[in-house]
Amino acid sequence: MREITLPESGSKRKLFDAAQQLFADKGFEAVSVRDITQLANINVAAVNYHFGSRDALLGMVMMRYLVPINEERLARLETVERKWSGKAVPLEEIIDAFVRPLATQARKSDLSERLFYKLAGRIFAEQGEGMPARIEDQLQQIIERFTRSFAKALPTVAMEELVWRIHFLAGGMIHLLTHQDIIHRLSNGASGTPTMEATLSRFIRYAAAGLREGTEPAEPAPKGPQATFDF
Amino acid sequence: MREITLPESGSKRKLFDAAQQLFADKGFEAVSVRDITQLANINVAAVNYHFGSRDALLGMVMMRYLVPINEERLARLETVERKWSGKAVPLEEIIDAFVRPLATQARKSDLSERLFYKLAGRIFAEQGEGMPARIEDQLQQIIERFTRSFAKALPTVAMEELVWRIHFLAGGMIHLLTHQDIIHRLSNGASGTPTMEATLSRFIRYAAAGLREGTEPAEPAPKGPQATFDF
DNA sequence: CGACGATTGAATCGTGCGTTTGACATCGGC
DNA sequence: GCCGATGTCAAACGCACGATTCAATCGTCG
Repeated sequence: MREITLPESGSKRKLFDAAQQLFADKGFEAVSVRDITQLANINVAAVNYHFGSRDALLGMVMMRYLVPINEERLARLETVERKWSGKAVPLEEIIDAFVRPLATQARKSDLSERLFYKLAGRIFAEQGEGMPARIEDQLQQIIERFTRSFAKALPTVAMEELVWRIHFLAGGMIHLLTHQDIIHRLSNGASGTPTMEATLSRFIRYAAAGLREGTEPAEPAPKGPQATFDF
Repeated sequence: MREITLPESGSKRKLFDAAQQLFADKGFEAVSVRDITQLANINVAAVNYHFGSRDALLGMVMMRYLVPINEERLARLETVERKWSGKAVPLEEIIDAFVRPLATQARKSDLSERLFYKLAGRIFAEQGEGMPARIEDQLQQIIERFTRSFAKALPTVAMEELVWRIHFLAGGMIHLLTHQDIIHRLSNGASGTPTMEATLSRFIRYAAAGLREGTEPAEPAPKGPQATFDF
């Protein structure tokens, strides 16, 4: 797991700060080296001097945020699993370990919360579309680890079903990160302006219910139209 | 609602076909006019001659798929609401009206199913990031209409809560569309290779449970960690 | 001070982009 | 048989991009 170290000041740091800000705001493709150097008030050549290439800088920005988020996810997951030592971990706590690090890392970062979430969302959203290998490795590792934990918590859900449900969960989280601001406009403000903490709690509850669907003996069988389920 | 008409053959049609294929496969930003004309084996100038600009062609491709999907969504929603005439519509049927048109329109389109879903996913995913106004209008209209219907079906869920849950639902659907192929690699094949119909049914069930969370009197109260819910 | 590696700066490279131009072909209607 | 409308084509335009060059400057240590 590559360490990302940065000087506390100097033009390299200024470039990195400008880059992460712009990447978060406009998207990875939409930001040019000249945009970055202009915002940082530094000569164009500096990006290639300090980082080697635009792509290397981009990869560095991604790892800078992806790594701590994923480390905290794994740490939290191990904490709750240890807490329930062998017994089935409540779904909500697994999902919490998956999404809560977004909020805690956002507070730690030097980006504004809004930009941090956008940046994180973009990183997760663009998985598999020509991303560097080490970015994809990060995600693969996390998915595997959490899938194992979910499988233990939901022993009656078929693996194939579970994989898809985790996929739906991830999609909801990514959409939440990337489109947090848009939902306001689209809902005419009916979404309110909750903190991310509150929204994550909503999300955990929603996703837990979806993952758990069909495993509660008390629950009446829902009837979808042409929906045929295989368990 | 703008009509999108195309000749059945000729270079204009060839360009459009090449464009939609490439946009679906590589993404809207990653495809150049030269890529399109090269695939269609037609001179570069033809794009601007027939469509006015690259952006106009892009908008045409988007509307071409967005409009029929949304029309079918609204038609299906009205059908189920009429069927239940005033009574509460089962959640699953509303969600079905929202997602099922993707599969039916995919079958009608001249794109391969895989590319159709990718294209649709990209259109929905990039909402609000500098999209043309008439694309955003399309989505706003759909969201409003379905939110009203969901609100009737879930009278005990607070509006603010509901808006977020619909947001989570949309995110899951978009992720499903855009990353359908990636999930295979990430899950080491544990996802199987179900048809989109089957996956949509899974999704409906997952999303319905999430939307309904907290409204089933039989359901035991879930306990999340620092999760504080406001109802 | 002087030397030397690290850093900066202006200018420039080659490339690919969306778009435009103007010459040329095709063809139905008077 | 000519005309204008409709397409097609090679070529070029102006621009922005990532990257590179090379001289100038800085900071530090002998």
